[in-house]
Amino acid sequence: MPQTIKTRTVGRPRKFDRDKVIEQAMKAFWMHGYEGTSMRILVSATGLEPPSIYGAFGNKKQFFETCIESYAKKSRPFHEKAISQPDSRLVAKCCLEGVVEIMTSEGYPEGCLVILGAVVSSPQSDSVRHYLSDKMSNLTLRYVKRFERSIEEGDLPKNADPSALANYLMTIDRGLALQAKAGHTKPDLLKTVSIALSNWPFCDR
Amino acid sequence: MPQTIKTRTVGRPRKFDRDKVIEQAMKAFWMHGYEGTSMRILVSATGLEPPSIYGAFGNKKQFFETCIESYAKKSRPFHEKAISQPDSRLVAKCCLEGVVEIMTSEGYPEGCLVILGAVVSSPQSDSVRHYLSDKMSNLTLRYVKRFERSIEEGDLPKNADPSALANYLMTIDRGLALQAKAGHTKPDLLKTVSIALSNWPFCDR
DNA sequence: ACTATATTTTAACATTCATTACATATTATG
DNA sequence: CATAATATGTAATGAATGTTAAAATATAGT
Repeated sequence: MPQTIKTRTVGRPRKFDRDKVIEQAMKAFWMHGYEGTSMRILVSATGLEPPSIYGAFGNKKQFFETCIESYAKKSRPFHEKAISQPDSRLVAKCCLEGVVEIMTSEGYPEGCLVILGAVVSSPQSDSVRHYLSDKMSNLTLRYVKRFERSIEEGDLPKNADPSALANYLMTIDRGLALQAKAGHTKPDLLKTVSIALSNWPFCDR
Repeated sequence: MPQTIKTRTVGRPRKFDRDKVIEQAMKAFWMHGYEGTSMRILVSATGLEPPSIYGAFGNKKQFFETCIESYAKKSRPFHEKAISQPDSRLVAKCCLEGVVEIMTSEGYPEGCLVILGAVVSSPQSDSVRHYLSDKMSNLTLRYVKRFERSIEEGDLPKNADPSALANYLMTIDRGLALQAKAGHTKPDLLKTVSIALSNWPFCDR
């Protein structure tokens, strides 16, 4: 049976706005990564006490995954828009400019929650790293398929390598996340994007 | 007075090989990052007890920095070689292929210790993150200067942007580190490098 | 008003963290 | 051989980690 949204009709009502709390926690994880974000940080970021967090979101790992989902909802439209572009060059351009937009958006931490969260970890949180790696793999696959379509439609040459192009895109994506985290500004990142896209798809000439 | 190498002539002699221990600890930090590497891990990686580590290397942070220096010594020749190439295209090619070599070298963890170590951190180890960020800034600057020379020498057009080119290079570098960490193979990474370098320096045509 | 249910608050839990006291062991030198 | 100096092994330190027990509190339905 699929998880139905439980309508609490009895018991003491929640004091806090669930979505607002998720937003606040997401920013904390975004800033410090999974392991770098202690419960203490989550408590001060949300204003909740630990039992409220555990009651509403399960443990730290589940809370993190909830935040990732919220983040995905935020970033999905950018990738949807990119993938729906009419040709591969615009797909790539729209993708990279979109991620720069997210990585430098006002009121949010720099970089990308999914990319940065997956980087470093003690052995006991390998599962979180893999969870995030899978997210990236899925995203990559979507671009692979999109570029395969481009070959069919003829806007990419027959000898183009969709997987290599998608990996290239993801490498830039990941690199931009680290550059943003290191303090590079939006104009800097866009300059890099522009360089990265020159001569796309690198097949002919 | 510069730190002279102290020749212990008295007291109980060390049981362990200092360089070998640094190498083992470096790998541990390389795998798990600074915070992800607990003293417990360092103890089991080196075979030493905590007091021996503290006696020989100071605290965890100082030990980490010692390992970074050792890593830099390992990676420096690659960048030296790259920067001494005769033209900017070969500089870029040699740089990226060099970092791929390090990031996928047999017997070592995937990715780059400096890049990956700097990503995520709880607030109390921000100093380590900045320490590593500075390392990257210095490296970037060396490539900026190299490309400025290229303009003088005429192998880059007058309108080329050395800083943008160096940032582009570092973005790829950082992206490759994450791709390697995520399990991408050396051939994959080299394919990305090849794409990234097509049409260098992106100025004319 | 009473019961059942759920949330909040306070405080504790066991575990792990980086770091160090202390006693013992091993060497060079007087 | 005695002493000074350094390293090692054992075990402990206080602080921080994620998590939860227990009691108090607030609502809905009877």
